[in-house]
Amino acid sequence: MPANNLAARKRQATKTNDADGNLDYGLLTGLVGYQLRLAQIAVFRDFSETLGGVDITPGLFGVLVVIESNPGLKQTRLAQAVHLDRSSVVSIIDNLERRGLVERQSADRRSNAIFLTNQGMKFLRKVRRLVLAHEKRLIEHLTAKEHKILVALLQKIFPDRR
Amino acid sequence: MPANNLAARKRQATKTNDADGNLDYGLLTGLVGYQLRLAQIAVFRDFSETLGGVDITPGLFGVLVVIESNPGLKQTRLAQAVHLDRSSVVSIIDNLERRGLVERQSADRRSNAIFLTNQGMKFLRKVRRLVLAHEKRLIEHLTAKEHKILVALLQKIFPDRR
DNA sequence: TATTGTTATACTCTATAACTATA
DNA sequence: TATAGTTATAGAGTATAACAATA
Repeated sequence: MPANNLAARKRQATKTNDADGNLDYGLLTGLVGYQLRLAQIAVFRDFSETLGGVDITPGLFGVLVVIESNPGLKQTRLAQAVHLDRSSVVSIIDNLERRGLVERQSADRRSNAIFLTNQGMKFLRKVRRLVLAHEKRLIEHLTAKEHKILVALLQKIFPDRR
Repeated sequence: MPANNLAARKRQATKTNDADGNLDYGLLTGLVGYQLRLAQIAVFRDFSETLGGVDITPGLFGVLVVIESNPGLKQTRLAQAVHLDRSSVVSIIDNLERRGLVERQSADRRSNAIFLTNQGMKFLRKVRRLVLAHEKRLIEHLTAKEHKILVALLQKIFPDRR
């Protein structure tokens, strides 16, 4: 039975597909969920380009900033902050500690307080400069007002978290 | 030397960390890049909840809609559309074909035209209803006007792409 | 020669479950 | 008992490189 519709489908295909190869995105274009997805892809690509030489990702950058802004926080708290399982945070801290950017200091004997090392602070200063350049490029087609509105609207999408 | 700063850091820690455990997100709060990341996480969670029983992800949904809207498109074209490598599309189509949702029809002898099967269309109708419910929940704190503005601003972030 | 699809492979990110040592 | 961190493990998602068949 599916074969029966083939001819009809091919007709529709040539009708729907522009000569220049532009595609139809159907209802996707109007979906916030989909536009977020696309924006995220664009952001990630530009981030990688801007931060080219530096071994960092948006996620790791967020972790470093949260540690910087909350020195001594515990791993579990950090996990909540960045929406990860605490087991996932272990390898992230392992990584950052191996690179000399953060350090675990035992708080009790079962929990760790996490701090940026001096090297980590220095690293973060450099990375922050690049991230801000990246951010600037992200919003280069927005006015200051639009930028403000965009951030506010994004925050409205998930009012319970922070 | 890092140990020298420990006491100072701990003092700062108690100062910075609210008693109720609220964290400081530093400059992250104002970054479009970071807010997009958070929004994306929220979207993905709600998507999974809404689509609970159904074996689908935002990415796969996008693929199905693009195929529906452009019946007969080639795999390479599809890859460009959803910003994936053509090798990645192979396993995606393998998956969807195994489930009887799409079919490869040879166009030449080296390229495939991709179509939704009848079952795929039926599946997509069901999924689309759920995705729209999900989308509705996403924007429930936005007015219609805000919604429109948000989509427009998101599109402005990557004017070259689609 | 260039393109299409494919395979083999490997890497990143993340979660789950089970464990240990503490509190 | 409950909690913090850890380990082992597995799965999803993706890319890169090399290849065969075809244009």
